[in-house]
Amino acid sequence: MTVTLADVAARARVSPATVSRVLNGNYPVAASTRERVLRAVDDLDYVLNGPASSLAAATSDLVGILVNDIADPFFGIMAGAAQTEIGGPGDGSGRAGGEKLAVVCNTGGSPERELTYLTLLQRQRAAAVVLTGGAVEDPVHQAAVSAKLAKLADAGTRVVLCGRPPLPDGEAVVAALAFDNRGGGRRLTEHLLSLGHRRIGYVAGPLERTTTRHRLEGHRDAMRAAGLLGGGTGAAGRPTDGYDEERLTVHGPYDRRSGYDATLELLRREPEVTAIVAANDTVALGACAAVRDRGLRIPEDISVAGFDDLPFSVDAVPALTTVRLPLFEAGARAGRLAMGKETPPPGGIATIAAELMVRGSTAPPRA
Amino acid sequence: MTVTLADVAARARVSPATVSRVLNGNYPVAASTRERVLRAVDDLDYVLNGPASSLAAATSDLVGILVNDIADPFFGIMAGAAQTEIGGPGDGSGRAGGEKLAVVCNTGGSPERELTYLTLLQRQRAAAVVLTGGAVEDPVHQAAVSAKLAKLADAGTRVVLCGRPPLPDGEAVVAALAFDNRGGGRRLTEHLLSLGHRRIGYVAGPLERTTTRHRLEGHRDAMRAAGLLGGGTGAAGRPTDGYDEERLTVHGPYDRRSGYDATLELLRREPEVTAIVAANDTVALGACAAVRDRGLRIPEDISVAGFDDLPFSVDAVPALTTVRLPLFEAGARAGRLAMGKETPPPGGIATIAAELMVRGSTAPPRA
DNA sequence: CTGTTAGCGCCTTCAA
DNA sequence: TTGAAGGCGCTAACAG
Repeated sequence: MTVTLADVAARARVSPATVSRVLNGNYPVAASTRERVLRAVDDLDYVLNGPASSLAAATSDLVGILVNDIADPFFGIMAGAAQTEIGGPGDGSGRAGGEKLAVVCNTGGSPERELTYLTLLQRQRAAAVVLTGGAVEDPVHQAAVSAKLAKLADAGTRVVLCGRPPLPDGEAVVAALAFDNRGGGRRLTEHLLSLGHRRIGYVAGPLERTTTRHRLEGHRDAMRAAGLLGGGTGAAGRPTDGYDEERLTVHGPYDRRSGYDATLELLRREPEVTAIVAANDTVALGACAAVRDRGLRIPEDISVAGFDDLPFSVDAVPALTTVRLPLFEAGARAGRLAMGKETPPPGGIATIAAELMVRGSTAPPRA
Repeated sequence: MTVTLADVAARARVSPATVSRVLNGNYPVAASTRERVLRAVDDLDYVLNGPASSLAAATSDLVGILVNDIADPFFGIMAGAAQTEIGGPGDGSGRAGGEKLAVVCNTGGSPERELTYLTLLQRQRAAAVVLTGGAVEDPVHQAAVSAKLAKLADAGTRVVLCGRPPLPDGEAVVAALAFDNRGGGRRLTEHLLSLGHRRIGYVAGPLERTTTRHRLEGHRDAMRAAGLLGGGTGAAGRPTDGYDEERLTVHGPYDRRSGYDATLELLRREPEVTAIVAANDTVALGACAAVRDRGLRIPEDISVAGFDDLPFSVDAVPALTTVRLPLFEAGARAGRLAMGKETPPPGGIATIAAELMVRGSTAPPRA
């Protein structure tokens, strides 16, 4: 019923080995023979048996791209860019030669699902894995992920991190491309401070996420440098949490709803707030809605800022002040690194700059 | 080096077949034996060899979800929902039992890549394939896709269409869930007409896409019913294109840039336009920006409407009048159908209703 | 309930 | 440049 390599070989009057060789293009084959084989392939409408081939070769053409939320363009842009580099242009024949199957896996931000996907990819003997976006900081989970990645690397899978901080023991990883979330967060808040804001509310992402923590730390660095935070140092050498620090920060998921609710909460806690910094642009959109629903104007009454500079941010009204992350470029680079098409940065680690984008949603506070 | 089933069997003092049975859970195994095997698996940190297993079983646990644009939440929402239904909740152990590997493939709207992905999935002996979003109407490509899907179905792959019209010969497909784009488009324009609009510009999607065509047809149906279009019939029985019809329609990709540019063009062609209907919400956002940049107010000077009701649409200023598509529900249902967890609709075809959402971006035209 | 026995379809030395 | 042969690791009948 189903056509096999042997059928093609028979029709082309060559041995199965020869057919395999022309299909994989790894060995020299006479042009005339190759021609004949290719014709037989087309005639028979032959499609390689992936599992059989992967079993024999001990490697597959599957490349996994893990994302935290596939409905969020933040991840979609990176994943799409990576896929473009990995999948190659395709030859338009639909014949699918030696191409990789670049594939995105949605963890939904769940550590369990992340591990499950890694195991599934390991099981498939994936050629490469790209992990995008912030990591969960639970030590148990981090250890599990590290161990899993080590095993993957051990089995020949190339592992690349994109928009995620390097592993403690980075040996397992081809490269880690980390966004400068901290620097971006700091510059954003510095911008607000320079406009004259002093009471700034912060709508943070979920707890225990590297992205959340780094952006928040950048914000607090700036606040502290301006003398607006209790700058004391606690027992473990970590800054003590000042009163305002806690009171002016609300955590929640990276979605608009969270931005809306958290902003209402901030406004309740501290009506004198003159600016709201959101964990990302989507959250900022929700924050804007909340501000407006409270009868306040942006930026006259309250400034609002986001992070990421997603495509829609420039269309917000007023256009959103935010921090641009080169998502597409980073994703593409991660894809190339995963394919070995690009040499890894020194030490396997690169920090990707974040650029402040000042637009209409921020302005000096009212006098 | 790498642990195999035989190693586990040896350690558990059973035959390889028994190990296979407990891992797949398809055959009865004594509880004590199972226990022993599972312990051996954990001790050895064994991971099933997917390719070998797929080869022997002639089927894999891979499920492909094809999307036109992974950076567009329209697809992300559907794909995420489908993945949730397919991947199952996971057991939290990261051990990855009999779970499916739900995976999304980004065609970028390219017919070639769509075919390539289908071939790759066929090569992997995918358990199921879900095709989301509008199809390209080129007959050659459609025939190629149909043929490919027939072959997939033939090999036991379950094929489901989600947000895509049924195939001409629907035999290959488990189920087709089609959005009522035409009805939604019609009702949206009827809403505008009822407000008193007469000169309505239309920013359409790319040519040759079913989604584009159906939405546009709905719009024109409404216009024609209102006597606003040359309702003549041409040689081939197709409606002749009236002057306004052509002049008030501009095609472009489904992105904000296209909405921006097309709206400027429409405003140039016909300054008397009082409403703009966009192909989708993203395009509508660009349209809003263009309208404002021209110094016009929404909705006082010009009404703007979108399609899809993506999450950000309610946060636009003013909130976007649009047509809601139950993307999450549709994606989840497609996922269930792909897994055989839900019985297909009668005839394998279901039309999913589109709901008009009237919000602040539309109002009566100026007197 | 469990072991034995054949392959699944392909890649890859090794020879020719 | 090509053919022959063995085995990749697992599953699926059959027996028992």
